[in-house]
Amino acid sequence: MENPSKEAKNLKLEMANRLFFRLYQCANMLHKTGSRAIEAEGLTTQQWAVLGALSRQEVQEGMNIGELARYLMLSRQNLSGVIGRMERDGHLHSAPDPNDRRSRRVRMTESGQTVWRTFALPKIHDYYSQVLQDFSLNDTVHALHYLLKILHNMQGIDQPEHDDATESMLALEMNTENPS
Amino acid sequence: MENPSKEAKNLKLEMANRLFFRLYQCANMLHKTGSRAIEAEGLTTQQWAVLGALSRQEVQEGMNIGELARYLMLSRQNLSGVIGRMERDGHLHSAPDPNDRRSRRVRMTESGQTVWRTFALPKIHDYYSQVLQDFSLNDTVHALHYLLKILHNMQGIDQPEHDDATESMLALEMNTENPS
DNA sequence: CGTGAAATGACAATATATTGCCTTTCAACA
DNA sequence: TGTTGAAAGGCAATATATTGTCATTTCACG
Repeated sequence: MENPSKEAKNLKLEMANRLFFRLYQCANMLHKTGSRAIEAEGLTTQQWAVLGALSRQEVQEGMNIGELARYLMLSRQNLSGVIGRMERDGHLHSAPDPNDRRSRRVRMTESGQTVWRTFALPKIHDYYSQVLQDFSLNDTVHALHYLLKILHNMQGIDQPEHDDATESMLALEMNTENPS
Repeated sequence: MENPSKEAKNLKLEMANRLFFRLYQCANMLHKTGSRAIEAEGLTTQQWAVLGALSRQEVQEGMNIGELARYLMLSRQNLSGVIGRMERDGHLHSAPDPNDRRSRRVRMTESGQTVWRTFALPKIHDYYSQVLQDFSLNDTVHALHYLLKILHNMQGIDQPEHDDATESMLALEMNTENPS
């Protein structure tokens, strides 16, 4: 206690503890309130993330499960179940990849695109507005920057080898959006 | 597009979209890397959160499931399962509340306290250091502030009536730690 | 003093999430 | 060319997480 550097270390630890506790609560609330925002469409936060990933212009030919798992930072085994339920509900369609017989390319159906664009997106934008109601554009950029830093360091723990495409994408975005 | 206010709104929406995507990824990585950090003790991120809640000085007489669920922002039904598994593993003990026969007070066992203090906490502190390796104290305080704001607004969506103890606790901490 | 609303936790059904193990396929090399 | 290691994804087991429903208990109020 009489050592100032030890006291500083304890303060840092105390703030780290608060930060992680709030991040944990945020994770719980994101899934709870996010799923509620689109429950009328029969979607969940996870399915929202999958539709958001597949609706991008860059992946019009679809994605396979491994790509999607890396993009969303989930396990392939998990995504497999989510995609199965979304195929069952008619939002997705998957077909064998002609170039690689191990792989299946997953893409949105017409119905899935309609649900996403017409019904889900407006509600998601309302949800954004509510949660970020008192955020200035600057606040949003700063908050995003901190999340990117946390994510970058968590990825370092997850996969000690860091020469991967996602990693460099993250580093790029971190530089682009550095608020300082 | 030619309307400048519409363009500003699109920019805000684009940044909100990135923020929520990264928050979603952070939630996934928190559970993945956090659980891995303490898997040697047979714990998960959720059990870590429960032990952290019960190890506080303020709740030495224990907590009931409803209190714990509100504190961690999870459903009672969910906590019920987690606590059952932790009782099975000998970390927790629950006994009927003599003051309220509906309720059970949950507290840590001796073994649970040993596992928490001796084995889990050092690894959790290492985990904090790794994830926040390039965060200054100021960075940590700012990031915490943004999470608290997001959490506050998500709580407003979750429970439109806001005269609750958790709510005011959150508001207090938000004022205390306002970085501006 | 009774009555009804609210709190508390149990049970069930469903959707995420993880690791571990397995088969199939591909790619690269001796 | 054949083997071998890595990548893709399925199956199983387990742990979270939600809502919905139910029985019991408490408490506030007439």
